[in-house]
Amino acid sequence: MKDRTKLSERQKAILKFIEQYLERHGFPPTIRNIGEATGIESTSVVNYNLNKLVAAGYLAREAQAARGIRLVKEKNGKRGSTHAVSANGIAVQVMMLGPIAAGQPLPLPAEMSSDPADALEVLPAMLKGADPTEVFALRVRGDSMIDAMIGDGDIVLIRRAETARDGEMVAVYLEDRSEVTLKYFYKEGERIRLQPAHPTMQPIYADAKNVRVQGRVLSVLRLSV
Amino acid sequence: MKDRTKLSERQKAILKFIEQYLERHGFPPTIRNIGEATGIESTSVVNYNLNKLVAAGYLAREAQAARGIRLVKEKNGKRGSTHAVSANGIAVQVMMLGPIAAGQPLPLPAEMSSDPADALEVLPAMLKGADPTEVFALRVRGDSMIDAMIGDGDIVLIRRAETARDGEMVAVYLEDRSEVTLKYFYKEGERIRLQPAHPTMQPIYADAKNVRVQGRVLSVLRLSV
DNA sequence: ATTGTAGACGAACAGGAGTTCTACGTCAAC
DNA sequence: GTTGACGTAGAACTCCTGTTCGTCTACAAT
Repeated sequence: MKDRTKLSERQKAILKFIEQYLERHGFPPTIRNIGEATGIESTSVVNYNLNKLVAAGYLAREAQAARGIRLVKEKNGKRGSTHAVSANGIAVQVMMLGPIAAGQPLPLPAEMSSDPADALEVLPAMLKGADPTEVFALRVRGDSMIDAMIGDGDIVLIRRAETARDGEMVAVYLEDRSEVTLKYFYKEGERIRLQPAHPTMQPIYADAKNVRVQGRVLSVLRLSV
Repeated sequence: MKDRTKLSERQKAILKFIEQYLERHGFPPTIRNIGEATGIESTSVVNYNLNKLVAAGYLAREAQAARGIRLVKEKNGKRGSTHAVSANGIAVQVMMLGPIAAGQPLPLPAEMSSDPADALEVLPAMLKGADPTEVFALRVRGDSMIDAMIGDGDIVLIRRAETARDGEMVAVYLEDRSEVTLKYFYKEGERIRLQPAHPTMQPIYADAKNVRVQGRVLSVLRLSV
């Protein structure tokens, strides 16, 4: 690997973008592509920096040719962006509770059916390390939680809990409204802010006594697209 | 290995020339380059045959882009074996592509890394019966698709497709905005209505030519709650 | 203060390059 | 004989895209 530290920030950004673009498209970007991606308004500035990169030995260019850029190879095959989620094999079973509807608190785990027909297979990664026996799945009915980015038919994995930390998505039962909802949880002194996932939606502020945390949302699964 | 014998002589020559040119230059040839090399006078004839090659699965093209040709790499034969069989209870593996960002079309499945680290285990139910080799997973970056109820960090399972039926959620590339978005698809004569999942959001109306369907959304997985 | 150099900007230009349209010939199907 | 699909041509059209040029700033060296 050559010493990229000698390059200006812009040149590094350009080089990175070209590599990325090439990976994604299979052909090089145009000067204007590069400019847009790196915040450079002027094509001549891009051109200038491209020539710098050529001089520095990172690129080769073909004059007068559209997208006539080529990377000078000598990279070791380092791949970026690997997002493997843990892979230890087999699906896990959790209890599947009936549909969750507004106006009802969640049933207690003890009330859950032990009927294996109500079991749902999920990926280990969806449990976030929680004990499968403490996790249950809910199928959401209606669009009442759309502001939590959860729609009709979505399956929500919840780990039962009475408390929550700031920023966690929780299933809470609001006494006064007598409804269950899914929101991001933030404790602000004696009151609690329940923040919808949709940024334009207004949060709900509720007295801490009014809020009964029922569980913490581990993951969401949407099969019904 | 695909059967190249079904291609016409011209198409074989074109394909060979593109491979060769790509090797030599590092970027694809122009239509006129191809014409000169293969003795075709008319650009439209080259264009015609290129489209044939796309239809046959050998190439991919990007509209309106100079040298917007890329080779669809052959899958090395045993590729299917990297995918676990969809037995009951067992997780299935699909390819994991890098983050999806606005302004970029989706990469081709054939270009996907065969690095097992880029594999993601999913539930058989998440494939909706689709062949695992035709399905890939994308991790969504940013909140640009929040109106599709898909947020930052969500994993979307997509089955590659060029067409869609009404009501399906699709990944579409909008030419004029040059961005990829996930919306519900409705064809209304010559224009297409792209409906956000959020009921209060306004749909996008786009000319059919402007809309490139990239795939059909099978399911959504949110681990990062 | 003057000069020189590197870097940046924006506009305009000109050739590069994809697309579209019409037309022609072949060949098999009806 | 007519039709339609397929492959081929050629040219016009549009706009994509690299290049050039004049100008401006910041910073050292003279």
